Amino acid sequence: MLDKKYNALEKESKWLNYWNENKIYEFKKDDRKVFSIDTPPPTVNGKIHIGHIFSYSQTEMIARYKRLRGYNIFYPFGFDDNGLPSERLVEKEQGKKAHEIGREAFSKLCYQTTDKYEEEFQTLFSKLGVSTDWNIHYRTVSPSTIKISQTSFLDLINKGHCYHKESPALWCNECLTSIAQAELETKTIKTTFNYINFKTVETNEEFTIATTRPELLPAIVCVFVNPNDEVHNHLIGMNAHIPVINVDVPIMADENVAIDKGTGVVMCCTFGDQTDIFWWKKYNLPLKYIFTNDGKIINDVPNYGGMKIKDARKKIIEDLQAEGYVVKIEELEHEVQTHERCGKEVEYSVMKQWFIDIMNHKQDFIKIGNEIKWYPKHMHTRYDEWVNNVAWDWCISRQRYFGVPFPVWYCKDCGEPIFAKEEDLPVNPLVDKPNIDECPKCHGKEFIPETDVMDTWATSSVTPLINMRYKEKDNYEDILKPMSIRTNASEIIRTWDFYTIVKSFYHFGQKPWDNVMISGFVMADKGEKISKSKGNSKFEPIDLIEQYSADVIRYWAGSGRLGTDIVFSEETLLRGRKLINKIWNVSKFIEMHLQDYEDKEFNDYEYIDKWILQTFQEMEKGFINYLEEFEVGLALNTLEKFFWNFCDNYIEIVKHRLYRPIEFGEIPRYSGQKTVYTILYKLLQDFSIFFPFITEEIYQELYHQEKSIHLTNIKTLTFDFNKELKNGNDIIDIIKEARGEKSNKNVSLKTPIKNLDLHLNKDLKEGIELSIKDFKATLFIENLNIKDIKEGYSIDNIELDLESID
RNA sequence: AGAAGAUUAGCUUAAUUGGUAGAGCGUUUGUUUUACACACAAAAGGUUAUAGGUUCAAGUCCUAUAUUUUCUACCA
Repeated sequence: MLDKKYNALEKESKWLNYWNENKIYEFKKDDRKVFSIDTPPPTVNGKIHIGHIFSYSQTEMIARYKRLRGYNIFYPFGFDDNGLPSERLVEKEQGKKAHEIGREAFSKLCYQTTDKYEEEFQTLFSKLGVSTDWNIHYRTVSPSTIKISQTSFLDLINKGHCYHKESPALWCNECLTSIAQAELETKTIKTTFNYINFKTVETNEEFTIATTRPELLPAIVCVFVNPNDEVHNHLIGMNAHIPVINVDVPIMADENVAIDKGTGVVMCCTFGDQTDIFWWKKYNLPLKYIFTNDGKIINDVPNYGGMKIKDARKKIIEDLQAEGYVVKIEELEHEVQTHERCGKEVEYSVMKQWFIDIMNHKQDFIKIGNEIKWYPKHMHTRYDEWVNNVAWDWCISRQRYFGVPFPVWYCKDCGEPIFAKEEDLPVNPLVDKPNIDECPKCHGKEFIPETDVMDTWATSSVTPLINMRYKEKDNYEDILKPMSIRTNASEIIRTWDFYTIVKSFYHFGQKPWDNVMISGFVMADKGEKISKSKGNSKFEPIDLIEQYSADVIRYWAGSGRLGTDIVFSEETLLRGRKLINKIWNVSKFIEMHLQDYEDKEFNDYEYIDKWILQTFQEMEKGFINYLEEFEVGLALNTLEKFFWNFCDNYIEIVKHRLYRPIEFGEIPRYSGQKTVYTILYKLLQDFSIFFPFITEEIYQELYHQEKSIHLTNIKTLTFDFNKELKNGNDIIDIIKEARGEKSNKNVSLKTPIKNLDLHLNKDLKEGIELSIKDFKATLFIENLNIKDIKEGYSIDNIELDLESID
């Protein structure tokens, strides 16, 4: 028998153990169709917040739904533990920079730290009821992952999509590494717009340039003016004298100069921003790079060499002011590109870096995007927009320690890159030696290892390859090409989704998945997205699970429309708690009345039973339609609505028949038993997608045909009662109205109705006559008079037996 | 500055694609009815952000505007 009260904490840990011991979620190849899920490996940088709970739960519900629909579920969980995020976590915890700790010791600390957090993560996700098979989980630092990343790299090298080149790259002088465009985050900062006077060398004519970055004055290589700018175009062809720096540079024409921006005259440096780089390439301008990689002015620059960028900015403004070159200084708020991992403004640097070709295949990436179904649809637009806007090839090398090493050495003599052989992977060039005796180009015999590591996205973009154990023995390439679905939040469409598509296109020439499902964000109280870096989440997932239970947290996570941001609210949790409590209580009620029940063929259903069976059947159709579109929230909503109708209306009617077989007859009672037995079973199945714990507890107590409710199959009902049931809902409405009458008179709902006069149309009259016993019992009617009416119904007279109250 | 989404009761939201705007919380009132007071029944609360338009019919489609979120661009 079910307990009087449901103890969620105790039951949830009981079923967790049971599922583990009985390998309920184990993946094994068999003859069923596979539904495979490429779920994001969370970055191991500290904390899981409720935003994660939200989006991972929605994915998890899809897994459960598909499992109940007979699919063999391939649902591995991963952890993204390599790369910069982990390094920053360790640096933060140690209070020291990586280079201060040293490469080897630092990597060791990274492993220790990520191990610790991954255990916490795994516990948390398990407690949430995530139905993953932990035996197929992966880590992005594991040797097998490193091997696949390196294999992927070599494959791209062989196919000519990856190259090593000295080229300007985005540089973070906080993290001391190059980064990719996708890792940029725009931030608004306050700065000053400085109007500085220049003079032409030829005519000594003054003109003004406005800049936010006067420290770049020593890096100016030329000045640009728009040829259509009538105020300034006469300067073209002359030379400009840079104040304070005392260097002359040419004044050139380019139509990219916006006449109305600043003063309409632009100084061009290598490298101040992307336009500068564009001009540098277009006009083959000289390279004048004045920053060191750790954010200082190089020593060669007179007066400012060795200063930090921001100090140099101050100093140079002071010097300009002292000599009277500053016309005015305006306060300015503008958007700058920062590195998303540390929030510091990015610079540009020129070093040899590894790049993956993006720019030559944009159209292919758009095409693949079109072949994938995006849920919700408008997320496809975001993808397209990103691909169309990408301006750089993907720089995948990072001047860091804790990542996948490049399987590359360089010939000491000629610099030729030597690649590892595929069969030797994984390799660490710092430890391993290349598998050749001499450089094929110059016959040099000494090799220098590549010290850079790969961008973390270079690894996470191969999660489909990791999942399919690309090129390994016993791999899953046959069933996972493509995978069924990728799920993630919208912020990583430009990174994870995009890069995965890039890699899948280069490796296989095809889409990595059939579907992409994008969840919304969880917002903190008003309007602000919850994020790890902002630390604006008040609630700890683990506390919430302990306080409310995993099922209740999942109720919250499963509400809301796909792709739509939601605000975290404890009210929703309370609503979920009530729903779960109700499921428990109605199950207890049904269990009570099924003590003598035996399931057998039966067709002689009572009218009201037919009504609820038919209503359920139609609800479930809509429910399934929503889930096929991955709209878990709308599906849950549909189900919940039916469920309350079932409890408050149907159960209230049928309970009289269940309690009093002598009065109502054994067959009508059996009809009720069979109905509640059938519907509760199906309700439990449908609810198990959202509430895996409580539904398992009830299922095991009442049904237990299979090892677990999560191994059953949803079979839709195929009743056809619609012809007989013309007015089922109207009968409910009449009951509600009559109850309302009692409520308005402030009497108990059990108060007998002495006389009830009803006007009913033909169909409704037929319906009530077919359910006359149920109808009268539900409302405690003593005398019922039915009169005909053409359309609809009306309650003409309701006479309560008020004396019987006391 | 561009793109996409959102705006429905005090709060959180639904409306299966153009057909009577429904819930929950909160408020108020009543009922302790053999599953459940974490319940049941009921009441109040809406010009669906604003202004136009299309249509027999608009929360839903179109055009503006406002507010808001996300993404992208803008560093001269």
